[in-house]
Amino acid sequence: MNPALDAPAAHLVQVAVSTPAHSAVGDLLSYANPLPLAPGTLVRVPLGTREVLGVVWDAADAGPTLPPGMAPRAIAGVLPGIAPLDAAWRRLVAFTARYYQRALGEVALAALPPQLRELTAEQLARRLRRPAPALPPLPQAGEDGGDAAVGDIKLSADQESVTAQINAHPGPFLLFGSTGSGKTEVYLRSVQQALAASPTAQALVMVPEINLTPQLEARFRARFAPLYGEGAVVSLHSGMTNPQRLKSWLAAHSGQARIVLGTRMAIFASLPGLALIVVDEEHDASYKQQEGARYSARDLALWRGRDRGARVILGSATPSLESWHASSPASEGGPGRYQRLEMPGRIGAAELPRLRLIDMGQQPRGAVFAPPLVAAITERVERGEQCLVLLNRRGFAPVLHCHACGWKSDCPHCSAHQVFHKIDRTLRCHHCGAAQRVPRACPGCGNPDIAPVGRGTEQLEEQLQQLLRNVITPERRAARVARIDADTTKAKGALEEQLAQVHAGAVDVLVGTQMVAKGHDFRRITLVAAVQPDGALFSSDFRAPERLFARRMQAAGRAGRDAHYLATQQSRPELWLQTWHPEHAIFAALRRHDYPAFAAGQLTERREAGMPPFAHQALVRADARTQEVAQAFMQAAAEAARAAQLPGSDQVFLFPPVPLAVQRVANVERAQMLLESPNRGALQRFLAAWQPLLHAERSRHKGLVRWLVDVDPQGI
DNA sequence: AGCACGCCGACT
DNA sequence: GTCGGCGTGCTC
Repeated sequence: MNPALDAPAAHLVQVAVSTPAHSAVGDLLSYANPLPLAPGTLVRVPLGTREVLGVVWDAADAGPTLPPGMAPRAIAGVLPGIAPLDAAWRRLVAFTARYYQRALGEVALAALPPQLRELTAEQLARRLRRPAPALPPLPQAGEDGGDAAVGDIKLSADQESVTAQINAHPGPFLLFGSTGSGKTEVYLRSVQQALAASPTAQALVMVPEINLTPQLEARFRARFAPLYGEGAVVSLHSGMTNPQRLKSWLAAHSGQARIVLGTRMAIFASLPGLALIVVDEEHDASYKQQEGARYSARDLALWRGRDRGARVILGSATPSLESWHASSPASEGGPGRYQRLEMPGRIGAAELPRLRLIDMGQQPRGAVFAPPLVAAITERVERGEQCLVLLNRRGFAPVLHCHACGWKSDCPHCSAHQVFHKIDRTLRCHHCGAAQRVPRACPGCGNPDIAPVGRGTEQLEEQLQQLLRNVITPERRAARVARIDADTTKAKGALEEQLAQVHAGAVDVLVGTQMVAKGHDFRRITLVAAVQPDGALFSSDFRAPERLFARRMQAAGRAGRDAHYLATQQSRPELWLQTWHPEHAIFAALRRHDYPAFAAGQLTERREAGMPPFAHQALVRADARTQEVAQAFMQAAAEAARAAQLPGSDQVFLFPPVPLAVQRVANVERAQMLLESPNRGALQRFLAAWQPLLHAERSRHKGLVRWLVDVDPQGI
């Protein structure tokens, strides 16, 4: 009799599994295995009637162990061929879960490629054995992507100096450089240096939008594939298929990929050799995840860099006020936590666009386009230059209105209007997706004369076509107007195709939403116009001015990026803004392209008002069948917190619950409650202690659909 | 979150 | 007689 064979599975192993956010089940579950397993090992474990993926976690992190009298179940198997996730990755996941108030297992499993959950051991083994499939054809680098061999590229003086400073200091860095100043080249150099320093070094480069990854990948591939091979550069974003994502993830995890490019989700890539993280357009709201664990990939990049000793470069032409403040030098009384690096000039002496402000109070009533703007567009089209007209509203008009009875095209399920899409004669709710055909007559009173109110991109396109119908380009053809927004780019590859049309010069005036203002290089565009920019001017959201400024600067950045092209043209690049409030202070700063002055003003206001970055916020949101239930839930939770004298509560201020701006979506009422504290730690302690009270409160409120905590919310 | 179990209405 | 509605409860 062999005692070793008879012995029960002797080792208790702590495993993180995807338990629901606020379930009673603990973060880590105990399983039995004949042998101890290294932390980070991927395993399949039984959970209830299912078998799920889990990550072996450090025993030291285990909270309460198995409930008394409960026998552990056995681990079903170890995922073969995948090295355990390293301690740095586990620390990142654990921090994220703690900071954003989510279950550890939920964050850990969400951070892994979805396909790992689905594949059986045999499928996975086959996947790992399979030789690397032929790579897709190299995407064409953008028009500016003339990425020759490294040595051939001459850096500007700004780029030289900034690159040298990145080498000489540990960071983190805030690279403050206007559009067209050549930030990407600085990223390329920094990555190159980081990779050259060690054969196992890896770099992570993040951009805010999926749309921006192809051109980024093209540039990085052109630069680094010759040095490290085609497999050295991989992408990670949600636009990829699950098999593609798994492939990239495995390449990063194994160290075979040296550079990972991606959107916010890439922050959780397993990168055992991580030496550098770049966060491009760091101010962009897309870095904040808006479901599940509501993490900020930018903030996690800073944490991960510090934890790992990796350099972090945040880049922006209009940094977030948080980053700007953090990088204000100690010599000026700032915190000096990040090192600020400035690249003021555009490459090749390309000029920054001039601001042309149109006072709509002085224009003919009801005009969509002020006559001087139409004249300016006409002039440029006649010279063969391109114009870009931006409006952040899809469809033809945001609402239909009956003047006889006052009926409006309200969405039956949401507290919002249904948007009129003329192109297919539909009314569509942009919140819940409900769509219907446009009624022939007013549903309220039968009046056949129902009118669109306000304008969207479809209408701008139509009006411009009308206004420019007699305009002839130098090639002696009629002016062409095209529109790019979420409606025209639904099909896969549609955006690329439409952008190619613009680049090819087949379009003279491009109408679009903010999506075309982000990152895409348009060489021949010399005029950008935002025709209805006042929306955010008097918004109740304290971040609205910051976003408005960033958007306008971004818009301006689309005009006149190409010095060579400009040199051949008569016009200098211009940004036209139509406004009813030309006296607003934001325009003075925009006119001078003076982000530092704008930021200084905003930071003064924020400091006086005790708002971020001088205070820390969290939001509790509740969705319920009625607004009363949603608010009552939070009210009760707030009272429970007060009664319990939670840790940190003396430094945390709870505002009363209020309805969201769009109060009802898809027949669910939404409310939120703001928490504010001058002390991040106090807020964290409070939230952690509050979690069980919130959870307990849930069952007492019938009609509550869901609730969640959003730490460092993006908008309030 | 899944996924069971559990107890009441219109159909092969 | 069953299929199926979603209410409640559990998962090492």
